[in-house]
Amino acid sequence: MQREVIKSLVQLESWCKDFAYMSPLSLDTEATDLNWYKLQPEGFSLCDGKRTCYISWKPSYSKTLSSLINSCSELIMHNASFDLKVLQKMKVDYLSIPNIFDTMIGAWILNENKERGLKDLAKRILNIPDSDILTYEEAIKYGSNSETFYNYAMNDSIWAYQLYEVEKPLIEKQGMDYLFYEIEMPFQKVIAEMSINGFLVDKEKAFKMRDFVAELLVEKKKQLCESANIPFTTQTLIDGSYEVIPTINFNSTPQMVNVIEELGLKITEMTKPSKRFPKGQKSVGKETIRRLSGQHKFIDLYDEYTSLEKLYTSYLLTVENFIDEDDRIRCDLNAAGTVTGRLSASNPNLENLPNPLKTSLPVNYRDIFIAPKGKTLIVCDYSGQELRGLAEVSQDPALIEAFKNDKDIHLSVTNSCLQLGIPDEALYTSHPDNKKYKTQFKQERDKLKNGVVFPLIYGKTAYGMAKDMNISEDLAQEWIDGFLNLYPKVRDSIDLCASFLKRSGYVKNKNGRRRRLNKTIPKSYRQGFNFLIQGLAADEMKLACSSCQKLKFFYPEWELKLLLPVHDEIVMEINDTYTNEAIPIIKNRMENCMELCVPEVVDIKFSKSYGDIK
DNA sequence: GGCTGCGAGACTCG
DNA sequence: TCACGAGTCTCGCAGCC
Repeated sequence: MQREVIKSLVQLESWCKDFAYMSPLSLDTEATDLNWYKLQPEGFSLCDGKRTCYISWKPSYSKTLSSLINSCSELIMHNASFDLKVLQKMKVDYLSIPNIFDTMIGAWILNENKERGLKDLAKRILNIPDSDILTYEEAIKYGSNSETFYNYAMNDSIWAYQLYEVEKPLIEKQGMDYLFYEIEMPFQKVIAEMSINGFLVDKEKAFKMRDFVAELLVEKKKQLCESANIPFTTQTLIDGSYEVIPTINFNSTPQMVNVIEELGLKITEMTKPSKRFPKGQKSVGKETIRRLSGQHKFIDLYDEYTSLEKLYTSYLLTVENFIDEDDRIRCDLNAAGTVTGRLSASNPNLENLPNPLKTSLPVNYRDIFIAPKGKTLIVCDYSGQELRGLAEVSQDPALIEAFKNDKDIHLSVTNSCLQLGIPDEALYTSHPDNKKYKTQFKQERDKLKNGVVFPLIYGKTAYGMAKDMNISEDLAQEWIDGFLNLYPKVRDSIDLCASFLKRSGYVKNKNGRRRRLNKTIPKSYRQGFNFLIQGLAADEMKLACSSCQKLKFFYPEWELKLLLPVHDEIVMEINDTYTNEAIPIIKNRMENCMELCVPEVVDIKFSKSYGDIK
């Protein structure tokens, strides 16, 4: 491979001139930081299969780089969502790059269970010896203008090119062209956009909330000590507030087991067996607390304490570290971090912000996420996405009919399992009596929805259901049968999935996404079936995001920004003036981005603050 | 004795 | 054996200097 280090525009132009028009080109960027707001481009390397070069970045190169990128047939990158945001800083219009090929995503969909870092793949797939593989940290030690660093950077683009040559035919052979080129590649631009945009935060509100909860926690600790006669000392802090220091640690499970048992309460719940505790150990988690609830004041206080402590330490205390100077939080969106095709988020994880509908916290943490002046937040949520996925996977006629005619499935299941005697026609939302029954049996409906329908999708057994719902195993089995008798094809599809897995060692969804599983482990069969639904939902979400991102071209006046995907929900920001115009258009795009045997329904809500959306 | 790494257990979300 | 997929925090033990 011919290597060159380019130090002038003339040199770069000459390299580009020798590039064969409409050939594949690999690119790897070097930058100072992972966070878009802080990163500064340092340089990039290119490889066309025969030659490679490294270019220290200068702003005057952006035009030449843009036209080179637009003249290649495919732009190969490893972790494209990162390179795209560096390109954006280099003033290259990353949204209009036509054909991208991400070798990290390629490796991921070809085997979701194996490592997919460039260095891992160089070793495993390209058989590059360990001694030739440097990390960024090792290479940068020699300085960004050293031969070692240049070679490090050029190696990366060479390896990406070589991985492309390996992966491209495999993707085709395994029937993953649609998944890769139509779902995954467009979505990498969405990830890039979201990590550029970030989510605006009301800093003052965040700090006020933090201090308020800190005070509540001090009080809670004091009450906990008093209710169980635990000695404590108090300490006055510089700002006049005070801290309660108990003689025991409320965050320690073994210590809490002691405290609870000394109160005369019995703990029967055990944790799962582990290396250190082959028989498991006594647990003070949700189950224990739920069972002991009401038996001692301490238990109820402790329940409130654990959730408040989580809110404080995981969210309120750390949020400050993640806010950039423009008051936006840019979390890491991991394009290949799951085995099912979903996205994952970290630093911070904005996908698991406490939901006011699910928790009974004294504050709504989501209130701190807001729209800037003149903009509105739009939150678009797939309604019943997983259940619709079940209809698609099972092709059950009754389930399909129910969705097509707006029949309340959860009420139907409740009606069947509990034999409520609601006439069939009243199960349709269009029927005048539907609302009446829904209100009358709300509790039962919720119970069956969360206790039977969703758990079944995850492969729950009668044993587990009985334990969780505090019912007999026979009754649990009766409810499971009640569901499966209503939708008999669901059972068939679970069996079909199992026999496919047994035969092939993997399962695959209709878009060609696969999950490879160990067919000798019983758990694999639950994971396999759940993957069909979760993986399909992930694909739909990706298609929806990409489709919405295209609206930016058609309606630039909307100033549409994609902020965050949360599994079945997309959060966007839009110019106030166009909110009402945009909603039906976005809804239509999301509902029709993937062909299914049942209609999708997307609920769209909007507000100035994320916390208002419930 | 202090530091670091890691498994376990708790919580958060869809 | 018994509910899928994620991330983060804290505790407490093991191993190292």
